Amino acid sequence: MKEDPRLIATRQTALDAAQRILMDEGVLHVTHGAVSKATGISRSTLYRHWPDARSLRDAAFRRIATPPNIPPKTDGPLRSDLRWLLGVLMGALNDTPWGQIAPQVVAAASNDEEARLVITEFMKDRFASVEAVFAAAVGRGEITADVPVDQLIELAVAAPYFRKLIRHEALDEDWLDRHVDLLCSIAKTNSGQ
Amino acid sequence: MKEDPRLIATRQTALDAAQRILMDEGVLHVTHGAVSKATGISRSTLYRHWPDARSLRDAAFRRIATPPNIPPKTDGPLRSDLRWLLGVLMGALNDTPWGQIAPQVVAAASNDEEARLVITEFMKDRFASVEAVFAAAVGRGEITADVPVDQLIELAVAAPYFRKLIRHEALDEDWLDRHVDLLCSIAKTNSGQ
DNA sequence: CTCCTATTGAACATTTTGTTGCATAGTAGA
DNA sequence: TCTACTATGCAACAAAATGTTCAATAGGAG
Repeated sequence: MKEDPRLIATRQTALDAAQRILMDEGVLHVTHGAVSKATGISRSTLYRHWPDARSLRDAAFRRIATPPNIPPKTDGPLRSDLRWLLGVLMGALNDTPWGQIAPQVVAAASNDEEARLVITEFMKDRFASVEAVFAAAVGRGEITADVPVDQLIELAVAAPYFRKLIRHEALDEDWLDRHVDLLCSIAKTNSGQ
Repeated sequence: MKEDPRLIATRQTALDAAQRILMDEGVLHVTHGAVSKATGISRSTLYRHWPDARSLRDAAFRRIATPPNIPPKTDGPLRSDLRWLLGVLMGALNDTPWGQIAPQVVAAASNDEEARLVITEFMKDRFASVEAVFAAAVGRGEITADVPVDQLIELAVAAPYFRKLIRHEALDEDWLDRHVDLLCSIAKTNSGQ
């Protein structure tokens, strides 16, 4: 049995609005009242869908934080694969709502189990894609297995997030080039010792 | 002319409470009402000190985000200096309120100029202390000047913050040892090429 | 066409958020 | 100690936000 299309429509328009509010005004302003005013959906309906403010915010988090499917590129060379993958990741931070909403999720995660789940699942996915790139490089023999891959993955992802979310510095092609260069040089010089 | 001690006392107890609320319940719950209930200070007094909710939160941010004075250690060797400095930094993230409050400041910075100032100033201070360590190593001739120091500094600080604030992974001595080892190996192998 | 269900709008109580005026009490200076 | 000053407390208040309930309506499924 299919779900009532009205339910789906309400959820979608409501969460769309919630997401926009989240970006423009911050998590503080994501309330049933604000979403109602933004969408025309009556408050009573919103309360039926999300009983309290937290579940509404969590739903908005979940909606935006589903990792996009990144087309994998692991055919080498390492520098090229890494450049491609981190370029996509950087683009998501720069040009999608995720870049603006991630900080709110990070903050909410301090005292909201659901938000914490959202962010850790998201990061697990990101890490997996970076790991695939390194694993392929090891498989090709481009780097050896004794490279500290886990640390490299963490640095690879940490840098752009730190730069964007915490320092509010630009994430541009130039920076990314240098970042990838450094990562590769670490991988190469630690390889085969 | 000295300031009225009542002003000082009120500010202090109020911000103490605000900070505790910030840690325990999140920025959402830092309100005049909550602080009043927690301290016994009347709401009208709190409103006199901080006209709106934002200035109250900003004041709490400022209070906790003043960088502690880290006793400098730049007498080498690089690994030892770095281990010491990042150990202090890691300790602050693990064992002081800053570790719990930083995420809230990060989130607020998305749409609050004051919060952004707080966090960027804080980071500028952190970066400066790491830079001093590398500069000293260059001065001693332990590494050469063509090491990409700026990138190393960013990685050095980004990793613990990312790990703690975003991934909610443990920051322990063991992890720090490996982190410092990797940083040093980058510095050494990139040195003098 | 009919049954089922989601939405709406209004009314309502409750809580939170700001504001104001005045009495009280603590502070500084003569 | 006396006086002028000012921060606080308190109560009363208006305004807005937050939840809750219910009957009427409109949309979807068979």
